[in-house]
Amino acid sequence: MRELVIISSSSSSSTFIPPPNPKPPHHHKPKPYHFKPPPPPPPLSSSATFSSSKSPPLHTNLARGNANQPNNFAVLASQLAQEGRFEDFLAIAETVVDSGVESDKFVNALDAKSVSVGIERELRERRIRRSVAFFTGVEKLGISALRLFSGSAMSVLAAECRRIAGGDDAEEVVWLMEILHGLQFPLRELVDPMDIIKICVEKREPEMAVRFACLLPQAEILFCAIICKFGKRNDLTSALVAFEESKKKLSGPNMFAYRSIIDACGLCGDCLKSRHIYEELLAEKITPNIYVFNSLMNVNSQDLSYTLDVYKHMQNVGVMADIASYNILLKACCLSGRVDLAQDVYREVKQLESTGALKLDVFTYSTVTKVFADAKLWKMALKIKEDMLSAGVVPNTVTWSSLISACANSGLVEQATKLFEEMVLAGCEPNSRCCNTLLHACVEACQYDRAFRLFQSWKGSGYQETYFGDLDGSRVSIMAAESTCLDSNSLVSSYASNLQFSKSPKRVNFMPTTTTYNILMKACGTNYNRAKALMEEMETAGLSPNHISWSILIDIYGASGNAEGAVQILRTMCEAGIQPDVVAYTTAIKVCVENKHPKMAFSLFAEMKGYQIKPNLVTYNTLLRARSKYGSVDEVLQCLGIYQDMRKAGYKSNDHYLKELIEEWCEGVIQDNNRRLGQFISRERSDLRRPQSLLLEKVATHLRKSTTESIVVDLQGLTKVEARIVVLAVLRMIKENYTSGLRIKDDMLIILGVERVGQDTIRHEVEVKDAIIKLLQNELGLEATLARPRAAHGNFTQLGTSLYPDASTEEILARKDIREEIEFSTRRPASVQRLKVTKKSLYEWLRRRVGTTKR
DNA sequence: ATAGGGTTAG
Repeated sequence: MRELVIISSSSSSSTFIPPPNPKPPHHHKPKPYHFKPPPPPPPLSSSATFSSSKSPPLHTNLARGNANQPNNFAVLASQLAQEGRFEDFLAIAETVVDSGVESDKFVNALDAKSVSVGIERELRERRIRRSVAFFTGVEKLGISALRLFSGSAMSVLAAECRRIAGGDDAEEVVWLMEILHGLQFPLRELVDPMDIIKICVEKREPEMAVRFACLLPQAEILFCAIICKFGKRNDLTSALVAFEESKKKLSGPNMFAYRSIIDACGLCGDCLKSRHIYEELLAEKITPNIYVFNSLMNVNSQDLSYTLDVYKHMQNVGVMADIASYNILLKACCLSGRVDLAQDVYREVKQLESTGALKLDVFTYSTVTKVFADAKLWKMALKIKEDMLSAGVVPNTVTWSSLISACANSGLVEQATKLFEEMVLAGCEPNSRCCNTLLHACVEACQYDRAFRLFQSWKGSGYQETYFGDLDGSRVSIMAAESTCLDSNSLVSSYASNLQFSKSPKRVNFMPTTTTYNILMKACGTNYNRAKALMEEMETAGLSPNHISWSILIDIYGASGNAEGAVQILRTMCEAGIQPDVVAYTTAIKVCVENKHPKMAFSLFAEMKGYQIKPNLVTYNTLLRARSKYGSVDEVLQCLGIYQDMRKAGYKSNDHYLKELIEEWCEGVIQDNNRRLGQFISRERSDLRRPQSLLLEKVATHLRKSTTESIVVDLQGLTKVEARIVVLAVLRMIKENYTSGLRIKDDMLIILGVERVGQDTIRHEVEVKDAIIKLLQNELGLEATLARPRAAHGNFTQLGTSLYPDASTEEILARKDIREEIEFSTRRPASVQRLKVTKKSLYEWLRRRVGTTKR
């Protein structure tokens, strides 16, 4: 026994080596303990330790006749463990077990209490690795480690697990959990599984999270929780990894997991990914369940047609839509502003309700109310309220908010106030959002003072809530009197004071949020100092201004005519650590445009593109308004550039501002004449809905070409007004070039169209021809001659020479635009209508114009 | 572990 002590003390420190640190630097992968628990330290299980020692091996002691006393060995081993000498404990245990003589007796005689004391000390002194090595060593000998744990040791282990779980090393935690699981420790008693998962999510370790989940019986549910948590953390990449990992662990498709990952796609704003996952299911011939369908529709509700397609497919495969499906369809209608469709869905769902197939719920009514609120159909919204009440569905705060919002959007403060009162009387407590909606109603109706008074009264009541009981009577009556003065006919303003009178004070849920302050900032009108003060107040209230706050402030500066100040706020915003977004830039651009700083507007636009901030339709339209007065050709070209950029970005514009700009710019060539283009436009209504991109492209092409080349203006396919614009644009170009010293090379040719006998288009083409001749001759005094129509048969050079009598065949064929023109014409046996304006005539016109402007 | 509400830019 003494010898043993000596042996162990000499070998303990050198042979009992904890497993290597499983904590590699985070960037270093693969990690040594990624998949396997560390191997138990080899010296422990090796008898070499003992054979190399000075004392006789333990088994000789056993052989000497002590073997018939396994209890003694058990007592001894237990004592050693209690002292923390695990190596010696294991040495004895190993020898006994190896000898095979009555090892069961030995094991049974081990004293869990004593062993636990030793383990507890190890754990308390944070020697978790040493303890783990002990557990594994014990287990290797066929002794259940769990058996050696007393209740108190278990609770110390649990505390230690919780401590590690409270740390920040996901890998270490999962490693430990896997070992304990392998040793059949009850993990759920040691830790809260969600705590471990939270760490893995925090550390963005999806594989770790899944590995851990696999240790627990409810793994499938935990997989979903993991996917959802990553989704909520806006980490779709990790959510997808967790999803794929969990698929590997499962035998069949898990609809919960599919729904979770689809929801995660929605949370992370990647609805295309959700579609891929859905397609993956379809490809594997798996029919999704109603939850998967609903989630998919919900995530894609921004895209009404896709949502409807999914809905149809769902019906085709025989999955019954539930009320949630219809609510999502309504949401999709709401987002796309399709009131008509929403009404259809509403009717259908009511029909289904009458047959008992389903029941409309508070979501249905709230969503339909929102549809009407957004469309400013407040009466319809109120009608939904009646429907709801008669169906016995109780409106909740959200429903009331939508109703108030319906009135707010229509600028009906009184109506909104009434609804608010009704809500309070119905026992529905307004929350901050609901209060914000009412404040918004005041702002929409420009009742700014009212908004501020409401805010003050609510804020007051909110702060009083903790010490209602201490208020003395006089104070209460003063406050009540103040409230009634504010709005004598309104319950709203006295809402707070009513609460103060009641014996048990109700909780006032109004806590101003950033949105509250944003709305109030809007209520500052053009008073930017007040808005700025509100923003400071917001910060002292512990709230932080967001993008919207800054955008509103920029807008207020602009509204007060202070464009420089507005741009300065944009800079301050950056300094405050908020990167301006599209809206902030667009607001600043708007301010510049409205305050006649087009150059600044364009430079802000360039700046935002430099920061990779994608302009949206509003940005483009705002910017295109910048040049409302015709300027230089460069400015028009700049606008055309914006326009083309816009189309490249996939926006279909109505081209309104640009067309206006070009018209104005073009009309500049005849500004002395008392003609008004407006008259022309109003006369031509039929083509108003036609996309004008053809016109704009043509103008752009001509403006980029030099007028020193031969000028051929193709008016085919254009309306009367468009043809006029193109011709004027070319003339304006010629004029600007002439002013800067460039000469005209050739006569100008205008292709009117290809005459096709017996077609309806003729009348229109004649109209264009007449309008252009009138423009050239009457308005501009140019000499325009109608070239005799020529047959355009398959002979290239024939048409070419007809367009360019002086040019050689090679010259004609070298020009792509002419080649295309010829090819186009050759397809039809028709004659080309052309107008010619001679070089001479153009020069006369130019001198006349220049002379006029000089006067 | 699903579905609904308020604020910003034309």
